[in-house]
Amino acid sequence: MPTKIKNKTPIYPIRTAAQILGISVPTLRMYEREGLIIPHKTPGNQRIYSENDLERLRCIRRAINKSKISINGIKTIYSLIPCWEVVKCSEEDRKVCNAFQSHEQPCWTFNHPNTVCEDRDCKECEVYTEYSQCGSIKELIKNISGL
Amino acid sequence: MPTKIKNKTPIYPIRTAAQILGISVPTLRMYEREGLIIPHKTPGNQRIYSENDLERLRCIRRAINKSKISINGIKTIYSLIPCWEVVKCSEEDRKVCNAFQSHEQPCWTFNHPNTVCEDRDCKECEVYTEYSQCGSIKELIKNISGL
DNA sequence: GAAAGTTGATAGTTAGAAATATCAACTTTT
DNA sequence: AAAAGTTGATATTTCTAACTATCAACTTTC
Repeated sequence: MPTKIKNKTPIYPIRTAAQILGISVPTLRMYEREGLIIPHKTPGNQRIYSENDLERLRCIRRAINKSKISINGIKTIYSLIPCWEVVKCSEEDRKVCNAFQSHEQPCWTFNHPNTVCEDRDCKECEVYTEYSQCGSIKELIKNISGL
Repeated sequence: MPTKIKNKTPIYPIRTAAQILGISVPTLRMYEREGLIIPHKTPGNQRIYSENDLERLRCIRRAINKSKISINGIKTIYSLIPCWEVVKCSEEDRKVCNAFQSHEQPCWTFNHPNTVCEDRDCKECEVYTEYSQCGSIKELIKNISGL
């Protein structure tokens, strides 16, 4: 799928991304610090954003500016994503998983020692890429209840 | 259960409730306008709060002041409660239910014409009384996924 | 039936979250 | 190797959501 690959490819350095979105560079860094987004990094630790990242950021900006949801509110909402169903982790995994317990931080802001997630890169995980996009969270909750 | 009945009994007029919580009367009215709480009313339309109402309001205040979640954030979080599983509404009900679609407002802020909820009083509904208390929402999502 | 309290509405205040500016040290580009 | 851009950190500004004050009309209390 060429389109998908294209959208996932990191191409924009931080200033370019900021200009496209109409915000400042420190704001983009703040969103990352808060765990709302995980940009790619160069070997020298510089951030690079993909089209998908921009789409995600537009969604975040709409939540903040239009829907008037605070950053901590967004984090709490992300923490409600039923990641355990998406990654199909075991009963034992759930017992020891900090993300499973949290209702303050998104799962991808945690380490996941001794779980199915421990060696996975969260920014490639479906929970992050698919289910934390605008409006998709309630749909996911509907789907898991319909199993 | 005498304790439960006691906790549900509306006893505090608005000024008393405000004093207990350390906030102003207009603030309490605002929370109601936003759909965060549904106090009982006298025949003359004056608000009366129960112990349960105060507990609920303490939870809301903690979310706002300690967790720094905005009111619109709380509303969005409430809208994610899987009410359809709690009230066990039908496929047909879900199709026509505004609450089922919304991800902005809690279900109890909607009318529910042509659904199992249409004649129910939302402030007596389990979705409102049980599952919108602090920290219980993620637990509910966990439970419905474990069915 | 008078005093005390409440109603919804509007206007005004304020605390602090969100965003920005600026910095010396580092990375990338040409 | 010089110029342009980025890093994390700290200090500062902006803006508005959250809260409060005040009102005439209504309800409750004693």
